[in-house]
Order: sequence, then structure tokens, then C-alpha cells
Amino acid sequence: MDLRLPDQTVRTHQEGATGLDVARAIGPGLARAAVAVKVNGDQRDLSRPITEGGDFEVITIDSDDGLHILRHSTAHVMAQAVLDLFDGATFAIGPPIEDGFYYDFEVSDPFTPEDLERIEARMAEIIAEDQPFERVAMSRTEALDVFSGHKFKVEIIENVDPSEVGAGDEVTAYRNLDFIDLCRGPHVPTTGRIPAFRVLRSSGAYWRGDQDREQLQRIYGTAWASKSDLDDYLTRLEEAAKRDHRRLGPELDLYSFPEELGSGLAVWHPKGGMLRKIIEDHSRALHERFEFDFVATPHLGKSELWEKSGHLDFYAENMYPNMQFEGDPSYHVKPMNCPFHVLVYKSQGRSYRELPMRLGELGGVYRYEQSGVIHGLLRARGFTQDDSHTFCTEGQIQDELERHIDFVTTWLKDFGFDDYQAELSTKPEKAIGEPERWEVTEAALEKALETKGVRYRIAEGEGAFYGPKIDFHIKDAIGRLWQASTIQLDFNLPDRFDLEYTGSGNTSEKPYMIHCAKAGSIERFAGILVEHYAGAFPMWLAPEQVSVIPVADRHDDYAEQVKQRLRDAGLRAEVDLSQETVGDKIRKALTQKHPAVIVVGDDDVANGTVGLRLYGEDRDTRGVPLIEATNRLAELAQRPS
RNA sequence: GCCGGAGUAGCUCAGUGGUAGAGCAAUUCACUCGUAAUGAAUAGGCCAGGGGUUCGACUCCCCUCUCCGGCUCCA
Repeated sequence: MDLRLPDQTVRTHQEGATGLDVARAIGPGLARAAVAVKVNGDQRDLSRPITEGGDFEVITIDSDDGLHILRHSTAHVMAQAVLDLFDGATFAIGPPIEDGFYYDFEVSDPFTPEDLERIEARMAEIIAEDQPFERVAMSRTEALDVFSGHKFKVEIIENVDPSEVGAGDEVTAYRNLDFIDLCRGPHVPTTGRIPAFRVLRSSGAYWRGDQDREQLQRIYGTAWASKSDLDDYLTRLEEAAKRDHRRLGPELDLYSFPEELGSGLAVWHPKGGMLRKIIEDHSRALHERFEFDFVATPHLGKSELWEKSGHLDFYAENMYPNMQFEGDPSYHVKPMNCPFHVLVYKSQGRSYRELPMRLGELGGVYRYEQSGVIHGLLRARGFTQDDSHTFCTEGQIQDELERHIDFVTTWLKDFGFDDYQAELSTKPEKAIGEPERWEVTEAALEKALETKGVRYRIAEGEGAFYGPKIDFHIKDAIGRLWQASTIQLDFNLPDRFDLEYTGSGNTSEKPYMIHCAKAGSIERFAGILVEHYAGAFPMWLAPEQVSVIPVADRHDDYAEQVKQRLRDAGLRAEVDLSQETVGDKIRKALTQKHPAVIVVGDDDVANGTVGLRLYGEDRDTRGVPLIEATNRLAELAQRPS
């Protein structure tokens, strides 16, 4: 048969050639690295006979597909090890995931760290034994028999969609030695082809992700094409841990989470307060530039208001309970600002001439997040939204959306997030509003994204029940994605609050409403910034920009003068007057990641100069005239826009 | 909320039933120093909180709070 590739044709020697033959034929050198082949886009095992012709591709272990296969195979080995070691254990599913894999088990006792070590050791043995993975095809009835002792497998077999499997009633499994697992494959040829793996951690997980079903024990692991890839990955994990904003924040004296205060609530220290101020100032500046008006609303509102807005119906579990004095109406702390901005709109009759009306506020909100989901500043119970609500006519939607996209992308770029992607979420199953409204607004959102040249993908059915939306995911310095900005259409609140405006023909019209948060939450955004920059902020964001270090006491006065000059130039400068050595003070400034360090000694006093060192440069420049240093730093501290 | 792990000085951590220890930080004194830790001394703890077992609890048991890793959730 002929093996056709885009740039070559390869002929095999015999009918019934296997994947391995294909790999050899395509590239003799590739055969050793091959873990599977693709036939017309379908992944196949190396051992499977290939009877038909078509497009062939060798999958090597270091490719994305190869890693997927490797990790899936390693998951099998993990299940094999667990079933070996734990009597009565049964297994559920074990898919590859980004950077690794997991497998879910039901066992009598949760795994301990020692268990994980034993499992890892047993896996290493299985790998050393180089057991072949053998594909077994069987009927569904046979499969039910083979897996009769394993209830989750039985459930899977019973639910297999024949059309999905493609082979009618056939299901496949993979066997190595006496271990067999339900699996579509393919796998690496033998367990010995797993070059590097690690068992990482275990945790609870629900069967089929359903809170009401069995709680299983999940073990996470990772596998890589080489030992050095594994080491790189483990180093990446450490690097990520070092950037953790929950650790860096207190270390840099930005904020803390006092136990006495309550879970999910932070206090901001002076430096963190400065960081917030910088972020908030920039938020206000951009709101002004994009022609938003500022409003201010309280933290509480009558429960009646939340009933009208619908929050008490559909958001109650995230709201703090009502509070009430005897004889007074009941109040709720606000989880969102929207109803308040609606009240501003409603405070008088509106004309089409006033629209679009863009109302912005840095609004503090409180949401009762489940105790298990709180994550530092990234998921907190109290936070400040840089929130805005735009009321406009149908004809203004397009322009407004484009303006909001400009706003959001300017905002993200200013903070150094050049790499972001948008997600357009469309009508979910449970939704309100006429279908035409959805169609029109989804099209408007899509057109706005295209006009503005924003890379986006469509998240089908992921919209809020009240309208479609665009979420922006930003990529940080080590490649992680974070959800930040959001632009959402809302058909709900204008209805619930009977919003209207008088049109040009003296008709009563209903306005459209656009929710938009640029940072999402100031706290969360600050947390992401800490992780993105690993605490070493660009100069304009740094709470403390310049540390001035006198070499000896006799230079203190000059250091004060230098500080004053820097401050006059708008820089945030402090003098380190502590009775320490120069080396110690520099070390402190650098561990606090101050962008600039200035050292002044005898020569500087005599010549009106300074020694200048910028963060990230391990050399200093001496004898820089003060005026030059000031100008240079002031330049570096410029706001991006 | 669920499963598991953890909580000892401001921080990082020792301490396996007999009323607690180190390093860093802090304070004081000396040193006055040119690019990542000068030296000495001092002070600092209701061992997360509450209850129980015990002659005796940081240590064992129960409850609560807080944190960590996941799951679920995330208008």
C-alpha cells in the first residue's frame, strides 16, 4: 500500500503493516521516538495493523499529541499501581490535562503523603518492567463482564455513545500485564517509554463533577518527554510559587489578611495603599478620557431594591444576609453596583439627547464566597469594582461597544498586559429576552471585536442569562491566563426597573445597558500585577520608586536634598537613615524590589552627583549629576498613557 | 459547602505527655561604612480559640476559626 505524505510517498512492504512499520517507513530515525501514528487524522497505536491508505503522520513523544498520549499512559500506570497497592480500590477516570494528568479513585481511606510515595515507587517499578500496552477490542457485553467489579467503569460502559466510539457496539480497553482499563487509546508501546514522571498531590473530587455523587480521591501527576523537561516544569512550579501574591504581598508590605478580620478580607498597608491609589488614579483618568461620568453610591441598600433587581432571587447565596433594626426596613450589603447606577439613571426623566449616559464608580462590594474558594486577592469576599454602566439607545450600541473595547484594551496595555484574548459568550440555555435581541447584540459584539482587531473566540452558551458578554483574559509573564475585564449587555435590569427615555418622536423608549469592569476588581487586578511582575513593578506602578542611601551620617543632609529634588520631580523617594552599612541598605532596597537606588557619599556631596542603580541591573553608575539622574528617573516613571 | 493537609515569637521553622528553642526581623549600644547581610546585648510566646482526657497537655480526643491543595461554585 502507499503511504502518502504532503511531500513524499512511502511504500510499505506488506499488507497489514502496523503503525510501527509506518513509522519506520516514513522515517527510519523517527521509529524510535514514535509513540503513535496518525492515519487520516486519527490517532492509532503503533501495534495496530493499518489496512487502509491515507495521510500518515508519526507522533513523537515530544509533540503535543505525543505528550497527551504519554500522560494518558502514565495515568494508566498510576491506576495500575493504586489497584496493586490498595485492596478494594476502584477507579473512575484518568485523563491527561495541561502539564500532566490525574486519576480518580474510590478507596476506603484518603491517600496520605506516604501513600503517594509508595504509589510513585510502584509506578517506577511498572515502568522499569517495560510492560507492553495491548489494545483489546470487545463487545459492550464482554466489557461489562470484564469490569464487573468496578462500578464507575460499568457506568461509563453503559453510557458509551456508540456513534461517538464509531464502531457500533465495540468498546476498547488497554491491557498491560494483569491490569486492564477502558480506553480509546492510543498509548505508548510499552511502559518503558515513559521517560520522566512525578506524582504531585492528591485531593477530593466528585464523581462526574457532581456535588451530590460519590466523593473520590484524585491523584495528580505529571509526565514529560525527558528528565530535563520534567525538571524545567518543576522549576516553573517553584517560580510560580515565588510569584504568589499571597506570599509577595505581605513580604513587600503591601497588604495582609488578618485572621481577626475574617476570611477573604484584606487590609492594605501604606505601600499597598499607594499601589491601589496609582491603579485607581489611572482608572479615573481613563474613565475621564473615555468620557464617563463619576457617581458615588453607598454600601447598603434596602432589601426591597435587591428584590426588584432580582438579586435576592438569583444571587442570594452570594449575598450577606439582611440586617434590620426593629421597625426599620431590612437592608443588604451590596454585591454589585448595578441597581444603584440604575437609580441614578431613574432619578429624573431622560431624553434621547442625554444618551449615551456612562456612569462609573469604584464601588466596594461584598459577596459571600464559599469558604473553600477564597484565594487571596484573586477571590475575596470584599473588593472594589471599577464598575461602569452605560445607558444607550439601540442605535448607539455599536459605537459604545467599540468605545468600551478601546477603553479596556488601553487599560490592559497600560499595565503591561499586551497579550490578552477575548471571549465572546453567547446566549445560554436559560436566558431572558427576545431571541432577536440576542442575535442583534451578539452580532454587534462580534462586529465591535472585529473592527477593533481583537483576537477572540466564541464561548457558545456561556453568556449571562441577561445578555451576551465579552470577557478579557490576560496572559501574565509566565503564561498563565487570568480573567480581568468584562463588557456585558443587559436586557434584564432595564426591564425590571422600567427604564425609559423619551425618543425624538416623543415616544417612550427602553434604553440598553452595558456593564463594564476594566480591572474587574482593583484588589484582584493588583494581585495579578504582583504575580505578573513578581513584585518588581514598572516604575510608574512602584509604591516606592527611589531609595536614597547615604554612605555615612555626614551625608544625611545631602541625601535629604536629593530626596527633595526627586520629590519635586514627582518621584516617590525615601531616604534610608537606618544605622546600617551601605551594603545592608542596598540589600533591603533590592529585596523590596525598589526600582531605583541612589547612593550618595563624599564625592557626590562635593560634586552634586549621585550613584544610581536600577533594579535588574547589577551594576551601579557613579558620579551621575543629580539633575541628570532626576530627569532620567522621571522619564522612567512616566505613565504609559 | 465537600475531601485531605496544616496552624509554635512579626517572618521561616525545630520541639512525640513533665509548664518552649534557633535564624531573620525588632529594640539598645558600639561601628560611619561606596553597591545584596558590621558586631554585641536585650526584649519578644495563653504553642490559633474553646472544651475534654490526664497528677500533669504544644503534644492525645472533640468543636470552632484561619490558611494550603483540589472538587463544586464563580452575575
